[in-house]
Amino acid sequence: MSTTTQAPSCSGQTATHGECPGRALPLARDAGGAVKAEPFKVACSSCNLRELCLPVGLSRNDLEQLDSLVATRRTVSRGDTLFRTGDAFQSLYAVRTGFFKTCVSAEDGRDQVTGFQMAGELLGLDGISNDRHSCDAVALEDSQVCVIPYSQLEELSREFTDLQHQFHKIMSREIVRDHGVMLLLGSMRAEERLAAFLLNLTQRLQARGFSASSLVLRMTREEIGSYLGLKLETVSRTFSKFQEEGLLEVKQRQIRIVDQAGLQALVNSSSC
Amino acid sequence: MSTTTQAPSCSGQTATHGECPGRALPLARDAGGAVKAEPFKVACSSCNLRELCLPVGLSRNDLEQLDSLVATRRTVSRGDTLFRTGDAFQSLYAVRTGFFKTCVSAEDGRDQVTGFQMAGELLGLDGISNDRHSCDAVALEDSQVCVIPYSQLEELSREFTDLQHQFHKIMSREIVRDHGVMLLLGSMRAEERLAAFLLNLTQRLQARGFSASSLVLRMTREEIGSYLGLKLETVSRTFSKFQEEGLLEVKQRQIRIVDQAGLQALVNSSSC
DNA sequence: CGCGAGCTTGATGCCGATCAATGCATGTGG
DNA sequence: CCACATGCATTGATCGGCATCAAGCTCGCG
Repeated sequence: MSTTTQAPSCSGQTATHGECPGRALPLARDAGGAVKAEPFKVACSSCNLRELCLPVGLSRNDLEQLDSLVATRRTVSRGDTLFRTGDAFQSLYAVRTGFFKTCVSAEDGRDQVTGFQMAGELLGLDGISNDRHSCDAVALEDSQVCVIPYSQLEELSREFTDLQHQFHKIMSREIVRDHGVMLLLGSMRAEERLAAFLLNLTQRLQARGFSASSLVLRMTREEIGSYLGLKLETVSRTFSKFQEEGLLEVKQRQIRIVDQAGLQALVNSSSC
Repeated sequence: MSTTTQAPSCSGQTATHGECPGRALPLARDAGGAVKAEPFKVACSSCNLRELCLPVGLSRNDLEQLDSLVATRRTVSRGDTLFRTGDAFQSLYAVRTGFFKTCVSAEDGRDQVTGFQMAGELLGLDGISNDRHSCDAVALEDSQVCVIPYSQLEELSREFTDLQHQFHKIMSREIVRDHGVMLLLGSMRAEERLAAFLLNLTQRLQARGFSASSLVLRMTREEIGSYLGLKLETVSRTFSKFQEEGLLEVKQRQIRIVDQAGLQALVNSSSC
């Protein structure tokens, strides 16, 4: 299960994100080829995600400092939480393999998915404000994260300006992303929301070496709906509609994008 | 016009935020009493907003360092922009007096208000991610901001861990706030949205020494609607409904909260 | 094989959008 | 000072998109 970026080769697995990753980022294989349990500590400096993750743009020297910071890993199986609302905040987490959702919940039990995170993306930034987490992070497939002790990150980023700057950029990017979601939730119609969602997802997958046109959703219709402010039936219907219109091929969670430009047009056209 | 926190006394102005500020934060009056043009540079260390703004929790010594950082002010008259999408990012801005909105816009011209900022709140965090601003910041009344050159802030926060920590908290708080807005946009109905909005607004005003129960809206129905994902007519109708139900008194932009608990109940009750 | 979680599809109804007219406050120029 | 314009708010009538309720369907799994 749950191979995302560490697939040793395209060994015929069925449940991966559509296709075989194989691009820009060479898959730094751990010495020895024993892959499943990740027996060796993989340093940031040799991690195949370094171009997508916290280390972006760091010098060789800075990178080695980071290695000492990111010492431990944590495995989270599908359905388990990495942290939940109210937990004491200690660390940030970088997704190494797998897929997560974050969600906040109101007093009355309603909850809202605030994001989906894949390899190279950071989890836990919400915790800094109060020293407690303010959302739940749930693994949607068996996953592994790198643990980044926050106090050490602060310390290290006082020494290395590039790291400091990169960290600030990541936080800022999250804010900008959130604003985009607000725009989506506040002023788009169902079709536009789903189209925007799919395009965003494939774009991020593509940056990780996956196909731009075919993907496997890791989340349910209900989770998509929660993220997009729609009910699961509406999500389902919209998928069907897109299929009828020749924009997608949908087979449960397997999606193939047939007409990317068509989707893009949906997002850009002011609702008529 | 446009006095918010610097009102020298409750001198009978009509258009202020409801009432006379007078609480915890003593209004550090500039020596000499000449108030309107803010002739003297007001240092962070003696600013009446220091408990709400960037300097929260800093030591006396750190504060004095900040003073050197925040050297300039900028006045923005009502309707003008402090920055707009695409502008090069140089500085953050702390609202000193006045009131702002931020909004993002899609290609097709739709736009979405992403927040309203009042005294002590920071503007411009979105710009860090790309070295360009990704939203517009518009003054809703004549305002004044403190300019915080970003590169100097980074520099200073390498030296002063409290400042670093506080800055990170502010960014994180913005992320948490955004998640709250997503929850609102994704799963609340019109009445709940407006109730939540009003409660949030009064809470922030109260923290600044204003009345908890009476306020003057600085934004139009349309801007409220954009923020809440509603049309202006719906906002207006909902105000009227609240008035009929005895929750509010509404007179154009003058709002008096009659039954705060009633509003709170609306927000918490799962939509029935 | 049969169970159950998740997905699809249909029928119906409601909340909020849209269209349209009126009201109210502020400001401007004659 | 009044007449009028302008921007914003209110209110009504109608419409449509999405939620809701309710069956079936699919597929993976014990």
